[in-house]
Amino acid sequence: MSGDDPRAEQATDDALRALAEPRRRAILRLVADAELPAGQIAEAFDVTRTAISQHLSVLKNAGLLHERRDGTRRLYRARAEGLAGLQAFLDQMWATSLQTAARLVEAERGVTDGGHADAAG
Amino acid sequence: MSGDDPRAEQATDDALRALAEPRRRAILRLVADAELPAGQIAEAFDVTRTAISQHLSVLKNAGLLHERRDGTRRLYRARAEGLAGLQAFLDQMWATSLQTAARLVEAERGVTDGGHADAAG
DNA sequence: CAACTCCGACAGTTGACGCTAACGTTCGTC
DNA sequence: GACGAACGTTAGCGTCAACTGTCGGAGTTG
Repeated sequence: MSGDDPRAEQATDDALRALAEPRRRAILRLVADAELPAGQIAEAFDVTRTAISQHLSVLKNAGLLHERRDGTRRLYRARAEGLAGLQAFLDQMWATSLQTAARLVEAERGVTDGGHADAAG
Repeated sequence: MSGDDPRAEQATDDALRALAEPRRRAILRLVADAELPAGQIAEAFDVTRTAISQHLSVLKNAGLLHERRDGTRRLYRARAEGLAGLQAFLDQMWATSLQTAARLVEAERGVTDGGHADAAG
């Protein structure tokens, strides 16, 4: 896959930065179980509704939140699609890191045993 | 359920906050492919070695980096284990969000069609 | 021991982020 | 049309993190 896409990198950055805040993660967990209006979400925390509104904006801008209008209220729920890019990023990093670790361990063991390590640039 | 462990939450928070910075993600990608000394890592960016050193400290403190001494140099490589908690967190969120979305869609369709919703709540 | 290299630690500055308070907008009701 | 409710938006403030420059420690070399 084209892992050099700046679009995907930007999306991953947004999602990661949004998830880096504990409050936002809590909000996301809250709306992952059920659809809730902004007021009810705000009542679950000890901060003002404004702060929650901003957090909701960040999450929505990061593609992690889905908004639905219902009269004066706006219902929010988590958007699983927003986590796909992040999971792909983590998966790729995980695989590469494991491969590198195994390769380095083998190379070091080769050096320690006999010292015929190749491609030790 | 072991999902309420504050230890895991703290580890996830540290890893997430560390990965939220694009520079640190680039560093992690760099050392995911091969083991590199701090100087070589610093030369790959347009910032001072001090900044890179601090980034390395953050990554190491978050459990995402592995340090190995080699004379005056210190080789760094990515640590795949540090990403395990994060992947678990994302996986759980993903599953919950998908289930909730499907449930809500079914409920709404039931209301729209005829209104014989069987109280899936 | 002295000189050089590589690297981390400390203090200071600047930009970004989160929180609060006041206001504007949209929708529902009388 | 007027009033109230729910929510987002803007401006201001405080705080945290990233970046820079300088210094000190650890290790190799002569």
